[in-house]
Amino acid sequence: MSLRLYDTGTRSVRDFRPRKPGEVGVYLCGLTVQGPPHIGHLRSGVAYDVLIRWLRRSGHRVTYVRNITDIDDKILVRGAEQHRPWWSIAYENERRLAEGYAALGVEAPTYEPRATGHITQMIDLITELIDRGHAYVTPAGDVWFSVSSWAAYGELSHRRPDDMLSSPDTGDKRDPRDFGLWKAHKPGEPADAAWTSPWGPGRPGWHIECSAMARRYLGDAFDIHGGGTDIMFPHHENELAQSTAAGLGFAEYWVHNGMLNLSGTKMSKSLGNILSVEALGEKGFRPVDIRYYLTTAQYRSPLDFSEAALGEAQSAWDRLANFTRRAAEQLGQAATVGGAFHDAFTRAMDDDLNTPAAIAAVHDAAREGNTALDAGDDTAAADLAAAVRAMLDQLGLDPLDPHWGEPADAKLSGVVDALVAITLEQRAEARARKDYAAADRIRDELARAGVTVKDTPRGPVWTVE
RNA sequence: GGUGGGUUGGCCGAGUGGCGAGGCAGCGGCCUGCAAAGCCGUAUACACGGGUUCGACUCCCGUACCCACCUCCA
Repeated sequence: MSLRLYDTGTRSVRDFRPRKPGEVGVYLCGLTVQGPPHIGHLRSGVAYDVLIRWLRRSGHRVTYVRNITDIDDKILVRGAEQHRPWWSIAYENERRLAEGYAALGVEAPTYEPRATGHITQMIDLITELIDRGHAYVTPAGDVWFSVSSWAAYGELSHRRPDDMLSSPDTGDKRDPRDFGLWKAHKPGEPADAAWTSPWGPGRPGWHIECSAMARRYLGDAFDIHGGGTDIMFPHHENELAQSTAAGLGFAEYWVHNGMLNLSGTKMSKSLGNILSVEALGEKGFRPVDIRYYLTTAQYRSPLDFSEAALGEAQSAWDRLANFTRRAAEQLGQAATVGGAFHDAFTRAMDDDLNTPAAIAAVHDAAREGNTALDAGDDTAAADLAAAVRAMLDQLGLDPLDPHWGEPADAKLSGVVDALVAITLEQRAEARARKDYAAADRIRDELARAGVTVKDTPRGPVWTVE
């Protein structure tokens, strides 16, 4: 068994075979940093994080590139609106995006190139397209990709050129469907938003950025290209056309993640229906709750966000976390994360990253583990706890990972440990003489201080809220 | 209008031509001084109408509704 992936290029699930055995190149269209990220953007980050982790687990060396588009019309508009440099807006939002990824445990890519750092590579690629007759320069200094020059145009999105009306770019182009590769600097635009080129000062179009950056870091051909379904057309279609028209092999597999919807429609800034990690945090949802929630749906499915659904995810993850903590307490030591995956988990992950089924396998293991703990079967419980931790860790959801814990002050927690221990001794004495009123009073007072006490067959355990 | 995807029980969300994933919530039990946690059991389902089949939620046709893209967008 090995990974099978749904490939948009062929509209089918295919066995994943890297071009070079053991090595995988992945390019993901990151964000245009025109505004702060919302959890829809982060869904994409988590989905590909799960893919990358699984590829690595499966023994591949992965080069993972996720770009930042830090120059575009909207960023320039924001800069003008806020009377500040356009690039400061890009930087600010890039930083907030990084914080969002980090909060959800999304690992850093191998390379995270900014578009503005790769103008040279873009100019090179545009020059090749002009030389090959697939692009042309207008007197205004714009460069356009000639859609009619490339017969395969539309192969990815399955659109026939006749059905396409026009690209949004306006200007002196020969065919309304042609899209911009290079946009000449216009009066009124910031001077530092233009770069010199053979066609005069200007800036790149969105699509050429990704083609150039993918080539720079992954070579002329690579394995997987990812992004949201919303940018399959025109963005990915245009990337594919440019790169292949320039003679590059480009991507073998196209992976598209589904949208995160809110109130039935796509979460997007222009609709005002966006939610951030911070906003959800104010409502009591932890980052791990969000990551778990995003993982409970298969990455291609549209996912309808609701606080109720997120709350259910929170409860479900707590159940798994309870088991791993309980096992650690009862067995005297935390299970390692080196446990073996259960077959159902591996099969689910190999099946186009069926994370809901994979999580179901984890829940099954947790139930067995709880049963083993109840039965006092420490050997079985330890194995199951190790397996649960390992599988959750694979998904970036290990409950005992310090990443998800409260930042603890070691000195202070030592004091708390001692104080709670003394208090619980008093409660145990009260229980021993069947003075339950006193025992409950102690428990209530601890609860008010944020310490939850639970009695187990092996004595009380406590957690801090 | 074009191109894709979807419609599963109170909720979220997998999946398969014939044994009702998993979770959340509910109900009943076990355990516990109580509580919590845990375990066991349990009801409610595959949008609608046809067709194929011994048998369809699963395949085919049609209808309705929803979503995405066709404008910047993960």
